[in-house]
Amino acid sequence: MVDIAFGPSVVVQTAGEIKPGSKSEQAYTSIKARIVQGTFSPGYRLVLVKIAEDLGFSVVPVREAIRRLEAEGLVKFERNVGATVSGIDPTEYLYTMQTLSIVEGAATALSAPLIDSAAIARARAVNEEMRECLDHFDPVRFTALNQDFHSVLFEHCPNPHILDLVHRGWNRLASLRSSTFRFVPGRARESVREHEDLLQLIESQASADTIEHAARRHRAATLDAYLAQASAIPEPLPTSQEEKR
Amino acid sequence: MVDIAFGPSVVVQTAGEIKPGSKSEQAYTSIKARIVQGTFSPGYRLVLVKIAEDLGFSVVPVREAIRRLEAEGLVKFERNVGATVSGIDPTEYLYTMQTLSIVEGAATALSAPLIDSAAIARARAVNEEMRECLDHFDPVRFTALNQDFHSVLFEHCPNPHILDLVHRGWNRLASLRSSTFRFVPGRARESVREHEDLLQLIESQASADTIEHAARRHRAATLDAYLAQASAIPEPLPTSQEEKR
DNA sequence: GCAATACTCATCGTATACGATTTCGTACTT
DNA sequence: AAGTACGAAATCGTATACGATGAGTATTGC
Repeated sequence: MVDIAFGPSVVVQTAGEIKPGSKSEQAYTSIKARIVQGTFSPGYRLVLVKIAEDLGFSVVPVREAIRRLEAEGLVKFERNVGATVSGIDPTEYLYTMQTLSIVEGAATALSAPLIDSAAIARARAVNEEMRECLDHFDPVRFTALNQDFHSVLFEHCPNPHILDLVHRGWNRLASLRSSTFRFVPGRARESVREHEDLLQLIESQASADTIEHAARRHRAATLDAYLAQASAIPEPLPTSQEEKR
Repeated sequence: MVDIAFGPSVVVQTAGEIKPGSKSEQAYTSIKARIVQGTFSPGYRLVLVKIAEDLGFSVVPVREAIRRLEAEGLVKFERNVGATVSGIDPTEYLYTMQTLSIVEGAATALSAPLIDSAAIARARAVNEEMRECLDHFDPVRFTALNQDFHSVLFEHCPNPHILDLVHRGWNRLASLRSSTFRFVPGRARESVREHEDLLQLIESQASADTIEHAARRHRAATLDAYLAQASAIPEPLPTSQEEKR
């Protein structure tokens, strides 16, 4: 596993304690972790008092935490009704993936000129790990490695806002994936190949447009694979840059 | 002025009362409005107690509101220190504009196939109003009309997440503009022309790529104009899709 | 038996109070 | 005179308590 400097709102993987911080902070990371890991799956009812006594806190910090999660789109908070983990709707998955494809594409294109050969080597190492992972397939591990791969590329992304949007997308996606939406068989292998293609584009200093398009397609292809297998969605909205060809 | 269904987090323009809602809600909209309008300019220190007694509320709803604003990037909230309106840094303006150019581009491309002739007519009417506005130039009014114009285009945007990102960008931008960053002379006139170009692209059912690129350039050009006049920024980062031509 | 109304309970919303932390000013020392 | 240490004020952080609101349930009338 490559050592990566994660952004502020990246997926929480170590549930252990790092530092106390404020209780509001703790509540935030704790609840977020459970949502992302799937302990609180979409539709789960988050009752303030229950969570509060579960964590040993009062309700006020928990409220704050939930408000923050609401702003990130992970939960829905209705007045006098309560909070529920959002994203039962299949269209949520679609929108999240579509948005993610756009911001990841932009982030990759912005980062590409700043990626040095050492970083490319590290990214390639992660991708090889993913390739090895294909045989004994573990979705959780694969997803983690996938995020590692892209995190390496985004290491020197000049625009922190874009990066933040990527991280939010990843969190939402993790929340959705852990419950309803499953990996499409065979897609993982394609993904590894596309990663290699992407690295070569970056190495060859391809135009920003080319890289952006490739990165965007990389994510969009996963969505397409899902749409192709799951006909549960009534009328699939056009994934961007799709209908023209 | 065209009647537009604004999204949930769009710039607040009428400071009047709409409905009581929760006090947390009121505090949120109230503080947000002041930030966007420039009453609280970047760097302004938001003291919980002062705001609370100013609004006649307690501190708890105010805390919540500030947390939400923090999640939107409008304020920075440090533990045991307090909240300040974010965005004094010129790079903030750059990043915000860059991000906005990306999400607006995507939103326009996604919306384009769904825009009917009636909507185009309305957008054109707004643009004509902007043209008339050029003589007796009023930045506030011009910005409002500009948002109206794009809002018409985004009316049937299929992806609410993208739309949300656009609105957040607008809010951040308003916060920044009202203080440090001024309009670049002559840019407004170009903007009106680009709007017309954009409408013609949509009418002629140009490819999604073409429309996305045009919409992105539309925003990026404003950033370029700013960078060209203000040499305050040490080394301007490349705006996406820039360096290749 | 069904529907409409009233009631109760779970849960959220906010105020107040107090403890914790930081910051700033002041005095003392070198 | 400059730096440091101490202390007080300002501000944030959280707990507790109570009021408000909506949902679910029982009850009563038809």
